[in-house]
Amino acid sequence: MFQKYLAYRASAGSGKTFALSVRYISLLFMGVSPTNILAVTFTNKAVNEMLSRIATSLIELDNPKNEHFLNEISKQTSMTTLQLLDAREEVLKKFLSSRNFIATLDGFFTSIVKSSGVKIGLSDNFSIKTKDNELLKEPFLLELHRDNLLDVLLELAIEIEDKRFDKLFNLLEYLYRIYPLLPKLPTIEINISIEEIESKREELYKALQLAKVSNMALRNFEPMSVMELMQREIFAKTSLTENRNYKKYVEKNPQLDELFLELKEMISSWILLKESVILEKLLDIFTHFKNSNLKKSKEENSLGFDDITALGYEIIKLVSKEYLKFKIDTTFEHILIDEFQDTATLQYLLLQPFIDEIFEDKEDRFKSFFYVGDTKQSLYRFRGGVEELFDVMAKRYNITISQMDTSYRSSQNVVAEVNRWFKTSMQGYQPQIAHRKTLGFVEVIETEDIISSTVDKIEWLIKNGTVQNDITILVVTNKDGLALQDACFEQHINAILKSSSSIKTLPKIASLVAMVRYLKEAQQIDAYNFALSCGVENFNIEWFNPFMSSFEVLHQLIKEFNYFEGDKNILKLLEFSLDFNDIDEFLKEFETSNIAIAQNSIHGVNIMTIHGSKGLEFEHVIVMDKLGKSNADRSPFIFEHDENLFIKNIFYRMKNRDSFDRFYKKAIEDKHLLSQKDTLNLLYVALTRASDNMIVVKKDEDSLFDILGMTPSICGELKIKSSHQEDFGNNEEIKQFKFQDYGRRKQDKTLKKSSPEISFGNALHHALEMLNNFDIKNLDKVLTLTTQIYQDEVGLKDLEDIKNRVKMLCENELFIQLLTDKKSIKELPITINNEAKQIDLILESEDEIFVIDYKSSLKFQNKHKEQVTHYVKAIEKIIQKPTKGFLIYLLSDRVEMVLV
DNA sequence: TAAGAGTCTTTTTTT
DNA sequence: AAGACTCTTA
Repeated sequence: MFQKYLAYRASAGSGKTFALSVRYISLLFMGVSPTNILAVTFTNKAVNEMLSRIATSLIELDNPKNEHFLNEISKQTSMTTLQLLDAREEVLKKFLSSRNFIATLDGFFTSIVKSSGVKIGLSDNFSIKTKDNELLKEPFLLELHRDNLLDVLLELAIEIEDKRFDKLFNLLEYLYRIYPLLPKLPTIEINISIEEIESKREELYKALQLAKVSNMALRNFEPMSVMELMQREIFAKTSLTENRNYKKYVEKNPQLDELFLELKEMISSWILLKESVILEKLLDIFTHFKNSNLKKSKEENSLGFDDITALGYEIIKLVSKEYLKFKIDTTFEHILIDEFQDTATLQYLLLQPFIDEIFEDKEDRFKSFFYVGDTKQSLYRFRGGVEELFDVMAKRYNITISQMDTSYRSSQNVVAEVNRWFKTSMQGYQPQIAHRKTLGFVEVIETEDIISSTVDKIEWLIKNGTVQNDITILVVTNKDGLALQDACFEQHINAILKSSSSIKTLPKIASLVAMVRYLKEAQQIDAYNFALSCGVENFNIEWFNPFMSSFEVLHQLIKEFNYFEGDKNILKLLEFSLDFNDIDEFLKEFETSNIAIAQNSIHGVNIMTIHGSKGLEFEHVIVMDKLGKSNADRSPFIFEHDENLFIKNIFYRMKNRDSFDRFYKKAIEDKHLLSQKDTLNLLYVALTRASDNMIVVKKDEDSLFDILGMTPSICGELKIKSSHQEDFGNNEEIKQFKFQDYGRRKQDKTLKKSSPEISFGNALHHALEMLNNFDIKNLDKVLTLTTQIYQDEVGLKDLEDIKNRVKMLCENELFIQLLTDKKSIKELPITINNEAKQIDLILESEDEIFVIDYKSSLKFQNKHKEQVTHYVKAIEKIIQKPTKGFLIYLLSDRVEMVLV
């Protein structure tokens, strides 16, 4: 029995992804085409997981370990397991050959922007990049200048009493993220001048002087700007008598308090006036900000994440639903949303028309809607995620939310401890029920030095027989992870840091690039000083000249600094520098680059941030307290939302404004409560990752875990499953399929100017990939496309050569024979031994499979054979059909096919 | 001398 | 913004 409208509020490890996959596959079995199902989630990781889960589950549906899965689908579809197994082949085929809409929210919105056909001035192969704000400033100023609006900017700068353009720019950026949600600004009628405040202040000052108050008491009301004046702590008081420095004088002379309260009232008005002026002026120039943003995007043919959402929203408002449906060439009759608690209001609004369509249900077609999430695991408020949407959605569409509170992940003790900690500290916490019989082990230790205690605990786990790769240490920040990794290395423990930060954050890299900049900008003294501060003494820079390539300069610097050249991150920097000859270009591109930190090995304990661990589980988990302080929230606006989560009220943040404005104070307090909720959510995610054993390393003071009332404890006994053998990564590990995002393949933006042979090979592969059914009628069209992409790298003569080789293949009798009666899959991405590979062509018939790899030269034949053998083994294991491998050599004069 | 008042310092998460 | 630290006053 299939429930059409369903929502799950699912606790950690309760089988959210399972439920989602079951639902998706059930729909497939019920005859729904993948094209009509929209399945969105939050991270790329989750998308890949879903895709691979669906594919492998379908492939291995008859495997006894999928029995539960099969039964569940049987329940949903009201089909018997036999019927399901019979239909399996057909369903899998349809799934693999259709366009699917399993995507991240951002990915889905990107495709809307791309396919909407609304002319935004970008070609549709635009890239998505984190924007460099520095580069946005100039176009914005030019835009303002063109319309003679620079004086508004000046007025604003005066109004916010900060002459830095950055501050102002930041306000606009902030508005950009939420502007569609803004209310119409109320007009206020307040009349107050600085002079009035000034004279009232003077009056109070003189009166206090006469009353002979202390110097410190007098100093609060000395001549100063209103902005400075409002920041005096004294205004937090509702009467001067609440401050002992004034108390006895005010009691003698109550007029002092009257003056104080009048002054406070005047400042309150002044704040409201200032706020309204600032917001009004900001909105005056906001359109120009938006336009300059778009202009810059056009120039670079790339959009930022904020641009995607903003443009998506405008497009959806602009075009009709019918038109959009026509453009994306499908109707979504079924929608599944994962991790809904992290959805931002704007994203929700973008989805709304699609969801509305399902509930309209005019033709009484089979339509369904499903969403899951866990408000306890909402971590992305800082990025606009609003967990409250979970209930808003249920209310709007009248969906009953079901709870899923059984943990299929964690051992008894882990579940029990988590329940104990959160029952009292999290509002409305539903205790989880442990499904597994394993007892498990939970320990909380308190320590002054969390790093060395964590390392001790890692050593202890290893000594007790734990496989290193099964240990994961969760940290709060990427920086904490780096520090822990260093400490592990010192104790000769191999640690794999899964960092989301760029190599920019590494001191060695940062120092190298800083030095390049000093040298290029001819700041020799700074260069010398900087080298000294890096601990480099005999430093020689006479070799430098500004016409050297960035690679040469870096290479020389690495020698001078005595940095190890085998450092993978330094290699990455060198590799990056190869793309630019000009030093300035290198420096500029490095600013906006986002080069991931290299993973030093595949063997060792894992370190990752709590955010990065979301949705994952690990056998043994150590949760490490945060090293430094938590960051304060510094957003320039505070919002109040209405019940539909539109913005009801907007406050401009001013230091100490809460002393004057109780509405503002309330808003700040609410915000504070929310951020406490966020901390709890973060801890909940961290403490629910372990399947078996968990150790919490807690600071003895100012700990993140304090809000849980956590104290040192031991629960259960550490038992390591003996069946595990230490594996050194030699074992061939085959991961499941990884499918591509739907739609156009992402262009590799780091496309390098590679050697002519490689370019030739790439162009040849590209032509073969594009060629539908190996039909040479289309060859010319395909080649035109190939020419466009590879025009800089492959000459005309080569293209003629490629055409010839492809033609020979298509006419090759053996090849034609091979193709007949087989289903083909091109360019299938697959992960073997943690490396991403692509299989050129897979041919599948009833009872066997051929894996085919194209080569353009007979060089390295042995290596080719070895590679294809790996592919064959992998595919055989996944699809469980006899598999053979072919190497097809597309030579200039003939085609050679080699059976591996 | 205790405590209030003021100043200084430090401070993430990622599509 | 919050905590550590320092100065000032009743």
